[in-house]
Amino acid sequence: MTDSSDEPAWKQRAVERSIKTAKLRAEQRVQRFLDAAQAIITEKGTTEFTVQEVVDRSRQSLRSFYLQFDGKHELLLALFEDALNKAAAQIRAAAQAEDDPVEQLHVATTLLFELSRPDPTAKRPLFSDFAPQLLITHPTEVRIAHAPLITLFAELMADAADAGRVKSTIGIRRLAAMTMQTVMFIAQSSEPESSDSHPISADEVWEFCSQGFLHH
Amino acid sequence: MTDSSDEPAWKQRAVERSIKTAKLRAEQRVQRFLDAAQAIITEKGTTEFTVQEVVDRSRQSLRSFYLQFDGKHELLLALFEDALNKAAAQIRAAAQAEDDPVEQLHVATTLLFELSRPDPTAKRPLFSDFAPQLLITHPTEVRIAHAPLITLFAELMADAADAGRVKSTIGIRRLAAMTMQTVMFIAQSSEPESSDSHPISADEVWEFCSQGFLHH
DNA sequence: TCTCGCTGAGAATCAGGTTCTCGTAAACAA
DNA sequence: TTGTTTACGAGAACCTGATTCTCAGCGAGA
Repeated sequence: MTDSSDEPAWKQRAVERSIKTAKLRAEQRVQRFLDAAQAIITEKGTTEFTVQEVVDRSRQSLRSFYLQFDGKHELLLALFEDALNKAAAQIRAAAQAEDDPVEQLHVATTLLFELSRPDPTAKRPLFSDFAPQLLITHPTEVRIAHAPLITLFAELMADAADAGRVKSTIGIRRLAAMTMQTVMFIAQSSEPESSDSHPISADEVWEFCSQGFLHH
Repeated sequence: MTDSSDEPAWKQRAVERSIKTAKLRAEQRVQRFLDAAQAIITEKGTTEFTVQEVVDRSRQSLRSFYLQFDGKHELLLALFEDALNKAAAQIRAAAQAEDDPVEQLHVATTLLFELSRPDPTAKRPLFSDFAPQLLITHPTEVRIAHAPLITLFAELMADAADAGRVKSTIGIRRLAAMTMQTVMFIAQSSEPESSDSHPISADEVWEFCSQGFLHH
């Protein structure tokens, strides 16, 4: 009853093949936009580039851009998601070098903090100021992008919980979410200066998240 | 040697008087802008108004606006600061109704959480989505705006510390800063939905901040 | 009354995102 | 190979919203 059953097989295959190559090219073009944008962000240390810059750099056209993306926000979202995925992978790898579950959490927290800082001398991809605007314009998508990191932390916490090292009054996943957000947001808003007071360190955040501030 | 000593006293006084009235009128005009903006924000439940709207509503002119403010960001900053001051006052009042220092912190944390949520049915001034953009464009000013709240929390924590209820491995003020940011940011990004999983509650945040997630 | 500084009204400018038109090149069918 | 379809680049055009500029009126003091 479907369309496909009404068509001869060869035609289906032909269409499929052509679609496949088309998809391939499309993906390549998308990737060129992503690479260009990433390069610009790394250079300028900010997500405040213009779409035009990305288009020029990738040697493509505005038209192409808007065929591939629904708008600038989708590009940012894609970069954001990608950056968070890479960060999650990196953090997971670093954590696995440890034996003690709590130490794994410690390492993960510290590393996430470092990765979230605003440009420690233009390090890695500098995964953006995690685009605060997206938080209000596309909260759902941002939550989705956060998922892999939250899952990672939830896994680590589950391990620690199995070892009896974690309170579980609150669900593991919520603890993970709060921890992750706390680390990222505090890192984000910690000033990079060196003269006077503030610069909160990774270890301070770790102590805060893991121990809280009350005696017991 | 100063200019003023070269001028006759009456002239100084005259100038001063005229300046005083001018300043007065200026302040009134500023206030009209602020009120108009606040009204619009409360109505629309977002900070995404246009300068033109504010101007129209306040029955003044664009020119006036840009004479009073360096730009839209200054208006937002002013509203933001104002909202945080009011919130701090409200929280302080609520906390003082409690005796136990820890309970004061609990109340303060919970209330701050509620006040920071994205529009629980268009409550009070709805002190904005705390303008995430300002965080990247004017981080210094945002820090300044945060000061009163941080100070409040630092005071409460100092009381609790005097009562021997707070760990002090980390400085009180930093603890206060981390707590405040954690509460505000988590409140901000907690979805208002009711169907499935997430909605983190004020008490969960309190438990997280006060107790951390590790056993002891 | 005359003049000056302040103001409102609103046009002009500018920036950036988004859309549209056109001409050409690549891809594929016959 | 050749005609046809589709995709794509170049860049103009359009829109929204912030910011600046011009001009005219008006109220207070000389």
